[in-house]
Amino acid sequence: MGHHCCSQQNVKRGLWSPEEDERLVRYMVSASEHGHNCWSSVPRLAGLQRCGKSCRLRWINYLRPDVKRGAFSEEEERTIIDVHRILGNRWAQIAKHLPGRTDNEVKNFWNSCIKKKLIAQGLDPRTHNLLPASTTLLHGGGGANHGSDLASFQSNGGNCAAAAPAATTSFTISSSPAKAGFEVAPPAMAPTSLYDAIVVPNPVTGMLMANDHQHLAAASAPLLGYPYTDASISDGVLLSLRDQNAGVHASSMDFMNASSSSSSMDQHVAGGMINYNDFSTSAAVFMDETTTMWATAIEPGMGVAEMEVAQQQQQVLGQQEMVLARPPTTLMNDGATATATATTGAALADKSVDTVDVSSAAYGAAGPSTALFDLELLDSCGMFCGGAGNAIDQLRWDC
DNA sequence: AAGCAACCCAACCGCCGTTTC
DNA sequence: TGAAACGGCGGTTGGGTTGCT
Repeated sequence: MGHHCCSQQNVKRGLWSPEEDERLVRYMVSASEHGHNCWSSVPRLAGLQRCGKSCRLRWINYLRPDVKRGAFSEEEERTIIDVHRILGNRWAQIAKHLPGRTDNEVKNFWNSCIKKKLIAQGLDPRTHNLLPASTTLLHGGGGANHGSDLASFQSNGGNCAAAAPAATTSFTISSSPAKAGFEVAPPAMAPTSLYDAIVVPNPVTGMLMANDHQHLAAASAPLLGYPYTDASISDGVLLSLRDQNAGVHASSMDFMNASSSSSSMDQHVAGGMINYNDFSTSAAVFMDETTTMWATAIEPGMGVAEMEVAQQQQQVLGQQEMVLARPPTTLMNDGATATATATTGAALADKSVDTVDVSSAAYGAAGPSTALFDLELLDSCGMFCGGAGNAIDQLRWDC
């Protein structure tokens, strides 16, 4: 069914003249005082030879006083990429996370700029996965760099910075625009995995947690995204690491809200694999989903004593090994640095260790505002967060 | 300076879901 | 209850601009 107004013969099309803009603005300003009820009546009331739909579009995309013009900032670009990874081409939803930007503007920016950057970096702009050619390139041969350039590019807001080859097995996620960088270096003995990271909004609160949870999300989201069926009823943010080589989840961790008092053993089904996570107050737990073995337990702000507790927990759970590459520093508070270490099943197999270092120290006050996720976004995540569905429904019910 | 191609982005088109009658 | 009207959205188009030869 078409629009009634669009079938009119005497409507003008094409670019708007300054006079038309003025008429529409004048009408909309007066209508905002008295209230305007339907767009189809706007052309007649405003004295325009346009269809109502065209007026609406012109107002929303251009004439609205709160429309933000000008080039997109790196922060905005990062947000677009992050949210697009989760939502896909839902431009209106993405635009809601960019105050003053319209869906049309975001869409155009994506098509004209971001898309090309991703393709240039060997990423499929639709899925954010590595393109086949890039996968071959990155994984071909034992000395593949595991996409470090690619990840650096992503986490650096599109400014590709060469990732320095390192002899260690650590990779770093930095959410600081100034410090942005992401390094992946293969283990010395054998290549293990290229990890994908997914940050899932808290299923209970419907948004990424304030402060460093958001920073963490912003920092880790550029690592890319896959539909991931895992969710925790906790106050934290779930970060999943996915082994791209094996095509399975390698490990997952949940950064807990430090003030949370919840403690539970949750069972999750992730991509057909059962994933048990111990979401205790004091520990964020890595779970090797390939071997269904505990890998390590790190917690925001965990001290030596807490680490010992975590180790005991692991022992209780019959786990094999816990490797701490360095003492974790404080986490989840403003200006904090998060450090976590994971020993994956693959790493265990070849006696190598992967270290995850999440830093948000220099993120600054500008970060959080754009990283808030609303219920609709959460709902979108719920499409692949099986466990989150009930929580979303409950939230809606509560609202 | 002219011609051409690539790019950008405002606007249009068509579809879908919701509301109204 | 069903059709019409409407708002909203994502995909696409085409005119203007810019850069290159």
